[in-house]
Amino acid sequence: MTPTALPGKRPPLTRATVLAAAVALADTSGIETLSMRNLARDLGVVAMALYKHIANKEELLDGMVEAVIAEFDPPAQTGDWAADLRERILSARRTMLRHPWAAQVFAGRPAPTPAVLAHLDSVAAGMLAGGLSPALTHQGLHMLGSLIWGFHLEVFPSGPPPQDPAEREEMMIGFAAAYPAVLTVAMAASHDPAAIVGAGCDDQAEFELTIDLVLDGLKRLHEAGWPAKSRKS
Amino acid sequence: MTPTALPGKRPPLTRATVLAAAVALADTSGIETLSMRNLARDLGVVAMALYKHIANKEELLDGMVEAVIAEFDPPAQTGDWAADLRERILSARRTMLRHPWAAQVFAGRPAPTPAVLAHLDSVAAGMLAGGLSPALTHQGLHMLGSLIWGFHLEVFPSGPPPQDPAEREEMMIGFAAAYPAVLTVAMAASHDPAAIVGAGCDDQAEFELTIDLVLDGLKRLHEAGWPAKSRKS
DNA sequence: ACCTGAACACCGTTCAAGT
DNA sequence: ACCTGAACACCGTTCAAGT
Repeated sequence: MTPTALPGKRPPLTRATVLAAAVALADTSGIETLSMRNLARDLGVVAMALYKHIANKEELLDGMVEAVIAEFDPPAQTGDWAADLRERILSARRTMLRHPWAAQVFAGRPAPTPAVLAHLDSVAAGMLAGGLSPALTHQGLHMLGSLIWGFHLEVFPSGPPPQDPAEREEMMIGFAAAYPAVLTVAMAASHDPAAIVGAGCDDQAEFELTIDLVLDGLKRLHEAGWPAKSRKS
Repeated sequence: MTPTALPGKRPPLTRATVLAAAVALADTSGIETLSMRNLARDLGVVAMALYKHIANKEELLDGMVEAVIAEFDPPAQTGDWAADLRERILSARRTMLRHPWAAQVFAGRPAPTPAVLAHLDSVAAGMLAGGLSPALTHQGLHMLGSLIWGFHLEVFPSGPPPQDPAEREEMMIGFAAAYPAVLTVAMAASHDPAAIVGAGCDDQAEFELTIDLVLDGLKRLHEAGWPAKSRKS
């Protein structure tokens, strides 16, 4: 009759167990089966119990995104930025393949979660440390983002930025402390540090550079007789 | 009292008007607002009336995908495959930007619609006509697919292919008639014509070639001092 | 032929109540 | 502190009925 060890008594829910069960449910039964009620049933609990651990379903989805990113391998640091980046991309891809719902969920989130920004910051920092200019790092992030994630990431939350300039300033300062490389790279793109929050960048020019890079690469492979001869131009 | 011209009488619904209203609703209020009931209200009708024109919501979403693709500009044919392809990609992008929900919906569809396959077939045909090998065209479609659609397309419907070999054969023949360039390209990838339906291709090798192309391009730009000097290597 | 009303089995979420 | 029951405002969809 010890109250903490009754047989059949579940351990109390935590945010982590809820997220893990959500990921497992989406992996097993598909993202369309993930409802608060189904998730609760898997946890042996009633749907309303979940709301003590996650605010709502949106936050659940954001938490699942964070859980996926946490599975990425820690980055190697060999001193070769391109080789290191290549490994990170392949690791991210392996993780995404384990969670087929992830690309769709990522695409549906209105704003990047802290883990997304932290990952982006770490990738950007690696490229900057390798000597790439902030502008080229920015361009590279856009190119790789479309190719890897399969969607176009908005770094800054969508929706209008705070009206109050003081509040905007504070937001910037917090952002700069947490994601310095992302900020460096964002500033390189807009050339106007004060207007960064919510400013965005020249997507059209970036997109055109990306397709020109891919089309040039295809032309080069074609002229080299790929796949008959060699893979490298 | 002429029964066909009573004032205030709606014209009868058609599949096309339903789809147009669905696209307009998603454009204006966001895809999360698109419910059968809201859509019906916009059309001055009750939800159940829609089911005479579209089988269910899944088919509605597929129809919206088709409507978006129908907005792509007709392809130019200048004789330069790369320039023509560039224009098609830019046109597709302009269309996708007009419908911010489209990438997310495309990513959520389990199988490509006929219009998606027809577009893909036309793009593949242009590359083949430009002299690219089927294998390189295949690789190029994978690279560009992420850029255009914003996600990784599965050409063949997911789910198990038909068990009956005769039925599989028939499916192949229909596919070959409708999408010959796609079939050419798919065969180049798998090297096993009989195993094509549901076979897939070597995604890993394709993915690695894509990231190597992008990383090589970034290195080249870096060594050329981009953006200080020139854009082209 | 085309649309409707009532009904069913689901959703996410709130609130007051239980232990 | 943590969970539950009942309830609310929604979903997609079926079926028999209306005009």
